[in-house]
Amino acid sequence: MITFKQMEALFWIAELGSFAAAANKLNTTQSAVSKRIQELETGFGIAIFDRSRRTARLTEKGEELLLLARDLLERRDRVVERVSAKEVLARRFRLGVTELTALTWLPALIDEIRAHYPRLIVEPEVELSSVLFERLAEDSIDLIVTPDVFHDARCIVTPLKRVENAWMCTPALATATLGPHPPRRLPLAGLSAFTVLTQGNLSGTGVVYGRWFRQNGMPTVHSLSSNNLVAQLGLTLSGLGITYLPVHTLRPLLRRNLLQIVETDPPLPDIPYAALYRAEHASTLCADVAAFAAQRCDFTSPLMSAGTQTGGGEKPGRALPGPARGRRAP
Amino acid sequence: MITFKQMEALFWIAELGSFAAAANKLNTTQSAVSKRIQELETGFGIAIFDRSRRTARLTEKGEELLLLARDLLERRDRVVERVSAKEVLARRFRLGVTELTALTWLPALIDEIRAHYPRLIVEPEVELSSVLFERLAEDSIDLIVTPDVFHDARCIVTPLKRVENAWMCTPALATATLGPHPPRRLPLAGLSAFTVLTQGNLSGTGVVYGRWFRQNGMPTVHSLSSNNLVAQLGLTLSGLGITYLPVHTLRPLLRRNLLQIVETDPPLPDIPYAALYRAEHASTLCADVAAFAAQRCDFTSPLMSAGTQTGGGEKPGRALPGPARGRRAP
DNA sequence: CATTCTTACGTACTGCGTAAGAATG
DNA sequence: CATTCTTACGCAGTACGTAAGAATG
Repeated sequence: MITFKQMEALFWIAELGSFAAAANKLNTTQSAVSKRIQELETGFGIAIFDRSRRTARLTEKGEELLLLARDLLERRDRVVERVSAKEVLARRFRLGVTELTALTWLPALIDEIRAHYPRLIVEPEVELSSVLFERLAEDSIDLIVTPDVFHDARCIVTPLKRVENAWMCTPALATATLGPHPPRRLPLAGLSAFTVLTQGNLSGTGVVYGRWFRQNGMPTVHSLSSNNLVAQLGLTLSGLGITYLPVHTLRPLLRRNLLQIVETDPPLPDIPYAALYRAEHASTLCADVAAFAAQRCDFTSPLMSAGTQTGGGEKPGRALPGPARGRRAP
Repeated sequence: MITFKQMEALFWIAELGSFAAAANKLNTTQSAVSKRIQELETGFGIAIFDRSRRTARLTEKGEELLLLARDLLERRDRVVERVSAKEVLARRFRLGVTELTALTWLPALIDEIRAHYPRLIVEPEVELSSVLFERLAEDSIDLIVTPDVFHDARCIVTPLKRVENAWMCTPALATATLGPHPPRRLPLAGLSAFTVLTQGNLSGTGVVYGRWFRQNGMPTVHSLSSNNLVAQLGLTLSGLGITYLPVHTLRPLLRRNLLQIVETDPPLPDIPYAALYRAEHASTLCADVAAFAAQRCDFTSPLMSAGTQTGGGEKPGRALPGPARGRRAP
């Protein structure tokens, strides 16, 4: 009597505000959607929508049913996910990462995921940590990999590697600023001799280090703030100033003397990375991906070896939302 | 992709042990059931049944899915019940009562239910309280009306009227046993002069009074025990002994001097009745029926007015499990 | 060899799409 | 009058039933 299709129709009408939009979303026609709702209404003997106006407005009973339908659909999805063989689990998986991950081991992670879940459509998104956290909180993303800055109790946190950062600039700038006989370890205050490039407090690393700077009495220096790691790197390579950058990732550039490390006293603390997903999803899928992340996490970058071209981190083409399942017009 | 029909197939196969039985239950053919399962299996990419033997055995994944399917079906039912207009809510409602209720206000209760839920198929069952409790605990009955003897925390208890009982026997027996000038109030011990008919401890009233007898030092007297109220009444009317019987119900027989009350000191306590249903069902339906019960509860009996014919309490014919919905062979 | 599930095949019916209709702002 | 939902109607594809096949105990 009652079917998932009917509930999906209800859900998407409520979500998108019109029968037409829902029909489009469900790859079917307004007519079909209308009838699914009518089936529900006659089946339950209630009015779900108030048709006195042109716009679709839920009745009170309709609102109640919507909540229940949403729950039922959600549970169905969870059942599908829990019980599906990995080889056939076809769904979107929205994976959020920060730039550093995008530049380094994101391809490896996606490979790993696709090896285990070949039908999964992985949609990576590169954003600042703060944005990723928001997206996770509002449930518009499934799993994120970011610096482990905030802890939300409703998240399951899988610790990954720690990222070792160091202050870096061009050798020329170092010599020009510190002279030919620089101290073995520069006190933090000594950094004020440089133009310091930092990351804003929208970035997890920026937040951690901003806090640390304050705790360690680092003076607020003449600094530029950027939210883009690649831009930051480019500015640094051009000799504009000094920045904290991930050591392992930039090892090739250090080797080729395009950059050099300026050791400080105290040295920068490491940034712990973690994979996070919402606890209430409690899905094997998320847990598995987190495990893959723990396994493949590696902030060394093959990209860097090829020269100063650091234009990685491009998003793969977003997969289409599945072939039309209905009998759509050709 | 995944449908309720498929899950129902799975559920009933597990429940009944074979594809054929499930098909029968679902008003369809083995073939159809088999295919519904196959759809699930290919859809999920898993094996649900182990076909190496002839008998249908669930695989591990199958067991997991069964649990999830059961939950989903249960939730669907709850949605249907919650949101359905009362006029269209068609389901079975198994109502358990004791004999006393069956003899008195059960018809009034059923009328009330049917007035509010015209499509509901009410299936009354008359059993001893202990059986009713069991049935409620094992969830094979929806709501029971019994003496309020046991309290299970998982039940929602709606108190109803209290039943006033008194010791009764034929006037002839009273005179023969107590003489022409009986005491106004017979001490409990005085009952040992009679053959005492009691109800066994499978009956709620029997349990309450058994307890009370022990507390009030009533001697274990020469007694007969019966679990059938009508039989008890018949034996009493034939002058065999003395019994506790509901005063209001038997008022007509008392008026016509077929029975008389033997007042005791102390008098029998009242028996509180209650409607009980499982808390986890939390259904409007059960709550409504309990409210109807509270409203219509009335232990006076129109049956008794017609003479000694007390052959009420017959179960109405059990309704058929709905007309075939599928396309069954004619 | 009886029972239980699967497979094959033709069919019936549900539910879909097209297109026209009604109602609203 | 454009937009939004409903209705009518014919069609298509799914899912069903029959009946035969395979496998098990």
